[in-house]
Amino acid sequence: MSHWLLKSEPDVFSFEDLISRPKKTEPWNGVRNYQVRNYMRDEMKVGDLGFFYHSSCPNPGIAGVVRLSSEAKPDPTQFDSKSEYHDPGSKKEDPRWLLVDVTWEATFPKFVSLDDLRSAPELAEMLILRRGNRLSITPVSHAHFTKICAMGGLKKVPK
DNA sequence: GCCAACGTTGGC
DNA sequence: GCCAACGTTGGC
Repeated sequence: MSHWLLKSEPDVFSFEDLISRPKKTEPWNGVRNYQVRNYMRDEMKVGDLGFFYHSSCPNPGIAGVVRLSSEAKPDPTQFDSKSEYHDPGSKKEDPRWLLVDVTWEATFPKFVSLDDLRSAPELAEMLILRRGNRLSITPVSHAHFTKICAMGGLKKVPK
């Protein structure tokens, strides 16, 4: 099983928004980056775990854990001319952009802030902490996943 | 295929 | 609002 970190701007869609959704599940639409699209297509599997990261906000950091609940499938917003994610160059018979469904798994008793991540020496290699990293989904090692779950106050690491 | 211009991301 | 980083676009 692989582990992931998924960024979302809480003004647009927050961890609390996910919890309030039916079945605590949301289609992760709007990815318009080829590298992230390829992660979804080639590497992300049903049952994989991920962190829900709040970005571009006063207190960036990780709010909790999610689980991937679908395989990659076409993102319908690419065909919706009213959507900000509309891509007129994508064809129905050959969709350019994919999404996966994401389901709430666990809420961290203690929010793990970006400062917390930066201050943990064993997390120094995390992609999210590298300058200029702008991918909205990044892989997370099993060791980092376990460490961050502990920092978040989870008694049991989801698996 | 190169690369300058442009747009977006995201922390501060 | 600033700005560094970097992906994308488009002229050639």
